[in-house]
Amino acid sequence: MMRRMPTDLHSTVAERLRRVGQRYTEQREALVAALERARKPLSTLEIVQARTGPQSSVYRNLAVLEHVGVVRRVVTEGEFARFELTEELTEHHHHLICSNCGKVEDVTIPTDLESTMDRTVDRLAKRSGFAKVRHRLDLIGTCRSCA
Amino acid sequence: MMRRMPTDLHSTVAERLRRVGQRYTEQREALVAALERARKPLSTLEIVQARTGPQSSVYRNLAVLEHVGVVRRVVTEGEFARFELTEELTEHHHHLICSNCGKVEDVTIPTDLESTMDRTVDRLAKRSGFAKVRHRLDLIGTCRSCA
DNA sequence: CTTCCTGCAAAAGTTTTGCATTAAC
DNA sequence: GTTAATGCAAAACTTTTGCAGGAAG
Repeated sequence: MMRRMPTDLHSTVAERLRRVGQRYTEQREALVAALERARKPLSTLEIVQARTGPQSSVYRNLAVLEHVGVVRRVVTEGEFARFELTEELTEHHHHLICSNCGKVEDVTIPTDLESTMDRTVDRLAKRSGFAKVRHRLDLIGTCRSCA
Repeated sequence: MMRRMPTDLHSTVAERLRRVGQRYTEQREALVAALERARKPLSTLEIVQARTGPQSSVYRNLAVLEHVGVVRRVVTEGEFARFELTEELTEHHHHLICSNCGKVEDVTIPTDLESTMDRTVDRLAKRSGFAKVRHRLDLIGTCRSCA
């Protein structure tokens, strides 16, 4: 269980891109930086508004970064796609989602619950013939301002 | 913890619609029946192809049924929205999702893990000022045919 | 006879693509 | 120089809406 220092992030991303013959340009760096700053999943609109380039480039760069395992697509409730840095580059975490306004917060849960989940997930996975199964736990409710 | 008999389903839906002055038409019944038969979340395309009416009516009916708590929007990975019957009308369950081909299966997990999760979720929810928090646990991996 | 539902077609909103240009290696 | 990234505009795709006609209560 390794935690990565923030300084490592950009060189890790650069390395991953280089490995598949792609470049870590300013736009892509801005995109990764925006996701890092946010500490929560961002919508494509929010990413574009973070001055990460024109819409079409943002979509293309998200696709590339998703492909090399740097960002992952997170879907909440309806509306448009959201993206975050993958857990290898941050930490394993979960989402607390307001079903009314769509607000998303990152949360972590106690390690003992995590291990119980992991064990159970492994067992279920074997039974169903699925491989490399990870879990995704989201908490969905009503936030204070929507209550 | 109540399990509802299949026979109840349509009258329950009818009742809920009636309560808000809406009708349980043939199209809506076909839609609910399609979701019941599927035993997994269906995409809007799949629902339309299940002869539940023209696209526009399907979307409208899904909105109505979502509004009265009969169906819920489930989002998996990218692509288009998927819908399923709400857990009040079926049973609490989780999804086993193939990250490669997008296939989704319903699964249930041991009750002791469920209760551990519920307790933890309640605690986290209180701490964050969220109310009425439920959990959503998905298992994401590679299915046998994509391995 | 009033309210709701349907169906078509058109509009709106999100994401992808073509292509010429620019930048990185 | 060769390959990849950018930026614009146009296209594609999912979802929503307007409106006239039909069905349900």
